[in-house]
Amino acid sequence: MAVREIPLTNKAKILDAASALFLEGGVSALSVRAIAANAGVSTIGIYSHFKGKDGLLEALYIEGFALINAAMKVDSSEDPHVSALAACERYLDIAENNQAHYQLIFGDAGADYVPSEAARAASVEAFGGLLSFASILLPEDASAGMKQKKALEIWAMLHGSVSLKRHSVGQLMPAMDWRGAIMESLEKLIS
Amino acid sequence: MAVREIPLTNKAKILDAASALFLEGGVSALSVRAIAANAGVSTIGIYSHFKGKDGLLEALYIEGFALINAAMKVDSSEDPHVSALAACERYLDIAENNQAHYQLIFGDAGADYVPSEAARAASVEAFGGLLSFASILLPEDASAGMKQKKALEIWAMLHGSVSLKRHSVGQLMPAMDWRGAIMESLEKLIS
DNA sequence: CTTTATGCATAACAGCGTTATGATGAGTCA
DNA sequence: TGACTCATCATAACGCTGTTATGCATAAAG
Repeated sequence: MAVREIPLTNKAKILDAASALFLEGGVSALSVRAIAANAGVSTIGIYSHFKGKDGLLEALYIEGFALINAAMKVDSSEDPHVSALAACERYLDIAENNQAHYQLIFGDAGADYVPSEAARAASVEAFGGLLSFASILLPEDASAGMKQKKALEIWAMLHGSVSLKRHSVGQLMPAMDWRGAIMESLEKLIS
Repeated sequence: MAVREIPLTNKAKILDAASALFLEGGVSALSVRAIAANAGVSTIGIYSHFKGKDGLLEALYIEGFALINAAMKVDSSEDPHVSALAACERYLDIAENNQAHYQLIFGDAGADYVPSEAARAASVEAFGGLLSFASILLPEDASAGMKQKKALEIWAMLHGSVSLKRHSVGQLMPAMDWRGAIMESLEKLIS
């Protein structure tokens, strides 16, 4: 018995095509013509359904932050130290395995995208995750300022290492166990 | 007595125009047409003298790394702790006051420039500076691997904080003394 | 049935970096 | 001195980019 497939709307086709191109080639693979060609439609749909290319980048940006947010979730019933280090490993895994998203968020690789208010809400949410992450590392009566400082500290180290490796420093130390070195530094900050 | 001025070569005009535009508007202000118009020549000179726009970006990239390198210079006759923290302050100052250069180096703001071998030599030199910086913080018999780790650690924190502030996190904590928080974290790594 | 709104393909626009074309001037050599 | 070569130059054109304009078709509302 043949099941009738619901035909994809053009909007869905465009979003699927954009995601596929993005995952394969990053932001620079996302020209409106390439997306439209891959979706089998004309470019005008990108403007009617997404208000232009930025609308697509918006969805991907929010997706990227959702990944980061998920990585930073910690379980407060676990040992704080172990839980925090595991979260850091997850963050580094995500940066490595989702490079297109990561680079979109941090303005890399030709991404001139400027996030809207709605997209900025994604960073607010991720930071909330980082704050609760920081909470488990501090005494219960720690101030909000202390939590923010700890969150910033960890995030700076995480992001700094990801970015340096990608840009100019990674190839300067080919023999270095990059992940090991960064995890050591994080351990200092976490204990 | 009128002193005869030596007329600028077109090459010099182009380089001056590019630098002025760059300092004012960053990489995205550097279109070949804008540069040529500002220099009062046609665009072809950019190709004959600099092999294209990338040649100009090359010069600016190297310049940016020279700034970083200069910041990381430490005087081994001074107190290592004080000297190191001062170098970190200088790095943060440079990142703040030379944003166009900083963003070019770290692939931001639409900079699709991929550094050539010659330009990469600039990062090698800067890293040499970071290694000697790391040396003063470690025992004299520290291995090269240890020095590299320390250098990476400090640089990750420095660069991470600069990049996070610029991208998505800076506005999440408007009340935070960003510089103070990062210097505290660096002090932990330095002691 | 008429009007309005939405979505669509296509063409055109203005910008981008780069290449092609033909002209000019300087330097070298016979 | 004349011919040849090379580098530089202005201009035009190329192929790409994101976006807007145009006209048509369809669906929904009154």
